[in-house]
Amino acid sequence: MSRRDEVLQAALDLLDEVGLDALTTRRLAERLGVRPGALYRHFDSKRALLEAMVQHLLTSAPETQVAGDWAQQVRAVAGAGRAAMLTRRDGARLLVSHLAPSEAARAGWERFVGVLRGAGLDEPGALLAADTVFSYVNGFTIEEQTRDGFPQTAERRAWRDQVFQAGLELIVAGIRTSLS
Amino acid sequence: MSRRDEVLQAALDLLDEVGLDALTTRRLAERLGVRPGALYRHFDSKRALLEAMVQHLLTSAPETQVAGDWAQQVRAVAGAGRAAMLTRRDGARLLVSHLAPSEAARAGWERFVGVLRGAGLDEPGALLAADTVFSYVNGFTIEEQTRDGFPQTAERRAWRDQVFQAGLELIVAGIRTSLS
DNA sequence: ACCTGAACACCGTTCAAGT
DNA sequence: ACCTGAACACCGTTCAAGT
Repeated sequence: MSRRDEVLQAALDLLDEVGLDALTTRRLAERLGVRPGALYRHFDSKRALLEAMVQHLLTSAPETQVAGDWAQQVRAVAGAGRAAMLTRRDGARLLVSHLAPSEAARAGWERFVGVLRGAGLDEPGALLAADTVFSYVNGFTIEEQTRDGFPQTAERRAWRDQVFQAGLELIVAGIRTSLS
Repeated sequence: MSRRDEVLQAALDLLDEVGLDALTTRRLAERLGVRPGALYRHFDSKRALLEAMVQHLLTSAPETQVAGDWAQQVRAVAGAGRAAMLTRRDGARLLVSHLAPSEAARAGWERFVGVLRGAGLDEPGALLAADTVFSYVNGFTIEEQTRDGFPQTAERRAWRDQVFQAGLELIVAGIRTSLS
């Protein structure tokens, strides 16, 4: 494990402990037993650190299932996105504000749009459906993490998962009607 | 106009100029020709200022139309929410992070849920539909304001309005299917 | 009522110098 | 390769004192 990865790991741990607003370079340095300036050998800026944290969040997520019909794949992609955000405190906010355009992100998006095209939607329709699901997942999870504490209780999490899935079914049903 | 309102107005102007992340009490003080400490006569904290800004955003929005069937009212409420956020730079982020629970907000929510109940949804169904629309509107607009500049061009805004409405129709269609 | 002056405990970042 | 020491230009907030 490179020193860079150790810094990254400490930053992720610190995020869970204090939240995004209190995640400062100076606190991170203190946790590493090092002066603040030393961090800049490993990351060009705090922004670069945050982008690496987002990358870690997305990369360490389990592979999305590619099985099932389009509706099942929509559920899988949406659920995986939500799960990734929920692995860390303020994960949703972190993601929307510091997601750097990347090849992996673009490829995942293309694949998702492709699934919807395969279901019978035309290109604009598939883009719209993907965009709507994306907005819903982000909006739902940001709201949730802003109001709830961290970590959520298991009961709270289970309940929110149910609400999330039910809301997603509304959108899936809407997409289905636009297929005919 | 009280001095408090003048400070609030200056803060709203500054938000449009520099964005939420660069909105500091010190910059605000400088714009008012005053020392930073002077602000604390009018607002207890920066957080209180931000909450007052949110309140202003919501209050100064035009009254939502209460005419039409439930689908038209959903469109009106969602459109008004989006419009309110778009009146200021980073309005969506400001709203989700600094919306203090208020009587007015609760009443608006109740009214919205009431409309959906009137359409024939049961209580859990109406709550779910309202929650889904809310998540979508917030998610869509946060994403938009994070990526686009400020102000948007008129063309960009018109295009995003179209996409927004089309995505909302997906959700409306989904709600409709759950009515039977 | 409103503001100044001055301070306090913080930020992110740079850079020469050390090991 | 990694870190220190020291600095720079910032933050939010408090409070006695002035008008």
